[in-house]
Amino acid sequence: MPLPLYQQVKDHVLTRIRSGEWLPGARVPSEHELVRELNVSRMTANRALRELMRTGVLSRVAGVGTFVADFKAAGHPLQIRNIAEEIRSRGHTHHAQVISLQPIVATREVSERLSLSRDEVQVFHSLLVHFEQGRPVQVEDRYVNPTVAPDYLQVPLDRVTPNEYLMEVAPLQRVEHTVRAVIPPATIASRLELSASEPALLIERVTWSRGARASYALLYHPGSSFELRGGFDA
Amino acid sequence: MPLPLYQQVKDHVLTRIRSGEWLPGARVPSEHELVRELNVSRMTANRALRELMRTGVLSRVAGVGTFVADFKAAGHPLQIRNIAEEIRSRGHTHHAQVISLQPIVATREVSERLSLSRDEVQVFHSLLVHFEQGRPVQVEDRYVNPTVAPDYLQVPLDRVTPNEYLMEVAPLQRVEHTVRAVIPPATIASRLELSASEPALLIERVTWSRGARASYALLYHPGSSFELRGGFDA
DNA sequence: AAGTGGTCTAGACCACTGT
DNA sequence: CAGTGGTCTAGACCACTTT
Repeated sequence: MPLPLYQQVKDHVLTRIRSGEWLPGARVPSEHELVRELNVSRMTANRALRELMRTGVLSRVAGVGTFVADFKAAGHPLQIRNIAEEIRSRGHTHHAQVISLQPIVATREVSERLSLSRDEVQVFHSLLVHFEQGRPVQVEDRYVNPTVAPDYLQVPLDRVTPNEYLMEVAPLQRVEHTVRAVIPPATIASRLELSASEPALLIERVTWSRGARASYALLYHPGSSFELRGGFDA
Repeated sequence: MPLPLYQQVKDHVLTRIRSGEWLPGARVPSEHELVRELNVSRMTANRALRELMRTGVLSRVAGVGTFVADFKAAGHPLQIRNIAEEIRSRGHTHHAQVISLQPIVATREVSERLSLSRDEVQVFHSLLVHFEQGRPVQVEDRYVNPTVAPDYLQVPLDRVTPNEYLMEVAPLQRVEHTVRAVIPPATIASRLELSASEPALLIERVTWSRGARASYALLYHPGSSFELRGGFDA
């Protein structure tokens, strides 16, 4: 089952933009041209270009044409990066403690987040604590789709973070996160050296790779000492 | 020149969600039903519903139907500058309550955030509560640089949000955010209808305009029902 | 079997910009 | 004028879930 046609058209355009073949400001083929070049209907070409405009990749002017947008609003407003890299970029030491790494039977919650059918109930689970300058800054509770990373249980997670490993074996295609303020469960709180009723910042993250959901992670940070930063320049 | 048909269909749906006629979880007319009821083609109905799904207003399941999305599927306050617009785009009602609007003498903290020299100690302060479907979703504690917006105290903030006004008089140049989990001060907690020790998500935001710092805002959201969402597609 | 959303086509009319 | 994007239609086929 191939990708939808409009998605193939989007990929066709994105590939040429990413390769540098079409630079910002360059003209993109018109809908009629795409119809001829790719053998799709105009509605399909229109949907592809319209969606790329909506996400800021292209800019269109009726009566004129379609153009590669300038990259200014590039950065994701909510920058959530690899924690190890982020800590090191601040000039601090990072180390990780592996609490557990094993196959488990997925709970319904996990199964839903990873969109697993009822038979593929086995997933890989890892629980890590990340330290910055010796202080705990993140508890990482992660569920990995075995189909995407079959060798996950053999990875030395104290040396290579789950994120780094997954990025290597499975090209990152899509990320979704939600951020909330919560009072963490006691088991998590103690790992973060938080007293009861101290809040934590919880980042829930789902990643996609090769069209499938690759992993689901719950990232807990002490509310008092952890900040998420973002912003942009116009 | 009437609105495009697909936009009219979107409005038709949004109106019924806003009025409470269609509650979260309720079934929305199928594409075929909209075709019959509104005399549009199925592609037009499809586009309307698809776009409402992308913005999180509806959720669709192939083979089953289209439904009003759950209430708390919150938006992207880090990406969008205007909470009122954000709430309305989800098909919900917004209103704001102005608690206070007056000049104050800047504390050292505020003065630092706005990079004011020692003589410019006077700043404008506003305190608002934003409501979504009648429930408080944000307490906005804002400090405005009088040099940038000298008429701020005359603005009807219940009709025009501070953000909307500032965007109008002072072109937005730069934004910086930090996000933390906190236990809010009691005065804030009560405005959000939170009990003691319930966590809140605190967004601190500084904006720049014409090279100067324009405003400093503390945005508190209930941790239990508010989510920050982000992500990207590769 | 009937209904749903997901996609796709081959046309069409329009307002607009550039030459 | 020919070209562009913006919209719209009336069909169509498919995979899927519900009855």
